Amino acid sequence: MPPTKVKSAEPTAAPKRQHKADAKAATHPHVKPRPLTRIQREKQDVILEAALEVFSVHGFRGATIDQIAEVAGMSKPNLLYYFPRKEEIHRRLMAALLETWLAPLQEMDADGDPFPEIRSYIRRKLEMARDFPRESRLFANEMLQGAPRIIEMIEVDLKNLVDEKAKVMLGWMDEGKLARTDPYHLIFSIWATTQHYADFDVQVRAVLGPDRGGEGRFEDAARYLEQLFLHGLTPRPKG
Amino acid sequence: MPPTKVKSAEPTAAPKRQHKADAKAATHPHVKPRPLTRIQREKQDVILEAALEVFSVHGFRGATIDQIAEVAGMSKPNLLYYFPRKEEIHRRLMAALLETWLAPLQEMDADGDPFPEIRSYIRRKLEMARDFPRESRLFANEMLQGAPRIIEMIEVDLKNLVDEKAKVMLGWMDEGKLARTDPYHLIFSIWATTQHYADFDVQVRAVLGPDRGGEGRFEDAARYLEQLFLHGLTPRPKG
DNA sequence: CGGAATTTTGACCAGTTGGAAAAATGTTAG
DNA sequence: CTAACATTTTTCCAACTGGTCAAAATTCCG
Repeated sequence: MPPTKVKSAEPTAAPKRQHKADAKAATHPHVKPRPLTRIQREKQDVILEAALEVFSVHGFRGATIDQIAEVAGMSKPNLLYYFPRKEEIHRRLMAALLETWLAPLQEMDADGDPFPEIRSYIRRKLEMARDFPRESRLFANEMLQGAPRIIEMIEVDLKNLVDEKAKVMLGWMDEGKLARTDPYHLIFSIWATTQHYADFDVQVRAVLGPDRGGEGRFEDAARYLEQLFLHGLTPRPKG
Repeated sequence: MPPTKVKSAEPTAAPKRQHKADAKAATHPHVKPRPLTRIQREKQDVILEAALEVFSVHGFRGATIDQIAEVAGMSKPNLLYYFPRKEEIHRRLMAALLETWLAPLQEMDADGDPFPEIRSYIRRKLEMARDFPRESRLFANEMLQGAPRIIEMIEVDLKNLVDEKAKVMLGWMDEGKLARTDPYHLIFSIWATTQHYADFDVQVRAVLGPDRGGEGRFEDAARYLEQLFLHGLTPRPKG
């Protein structure tokens, strides 16, 4: 299993109730907060890791601080010393997640050829589903709830990125290198098919059964998806 | 908006604290429970509808009886008169959901030709995503949590159905009517791409923007998916 | 109508939840 | 070492949670 993954992004609000100078500083936007101590960084990471575990399964409302604290191996008040409230933990997770989430699509290169580009985009997304299923589920959970906590990021950052890449694809279509179709729905279908292996993992495993449900399923999925996106399901004379 | 959808399946445990004869009957498996009154049927439906609304957004743990009762327009104790506990409501929803869920795949006809069959399967699933997004999200929520409450149904009923249809597809492939590929992942990709429009609706709408995010998105999706599953993304000489 | 059965309400309860306060215990720079 | 700071624990709280119970209100049916 890969390391914690969701890294600490953001300037990070310092722990509450620091000494008076800092408390004052908090009200004074020009003073930069004292840098985090080693313990602060470590503990925050432990907490975020635990929170990822819990939020990704139960969603925001369904997760409890107690639960997260237990997974993190500390007491609830101790956890609340590092993150003054539940929302704060979730916010941090989502902010880090979004970055991770956009990265693979960002890498799609307008100067490359469509099929290698799309193929490796699919591979990267599939690898993320395999290596970071909890992140995928956290994201899915937020979506199911109507994305109340990240809707602006979706509407701005994500939309801009997709708009940009859609244009790239339209360019490829104009050059005759890619079938003329709807680039937005094309991107949706890549998201859907790849994230499915993280979000619906139980189902995938149950349906494939014990023999085919092992780690090999990701390779099978990769092969299948490559064929789907390349040629669809129309039989072709082999050669 | 379509009608309540998730219909009342299952023999339905009668309300608690009925008169003594019935209370006795409950312990005596041979006596059939008194049939439901009109009010019981109506109120149960109202409750299930409200529960669908709430569970589909917040998941099992995140949803509260109070919340459901409020949406249902009744007091919590009143609701608990019809469903003695939270799990009971959820169980009923899931049981009805599973039936609805399997239906479209069941309709896939081994004697038909693959492309019409697959095409109309995709259409039906897409229509379900459009008309019953809450059911889709309820299902997705359960999956994200590891399907604790329906895992056996997935492992038995769903698996059997998929196994059966996978064989049908293999038959088509043997006849050369369908590209030789993995039928299980093929089915997964249909589920993923269609349900995406219900489960990730916010994202889809946000990315498409106000102009393209209207109801027309389902038609666009249908067109795109048809092309994807038929020919993939390889450009073809038009004719 | 009138009595029996059903439905609804209001008061209540024990356990959980997110969080605050402060005391107790480290840790570290001078 | 010790004062200043950082961390942890203990105690506590009000709001919320799932659920009970008896009494009141309503509906049903002969």
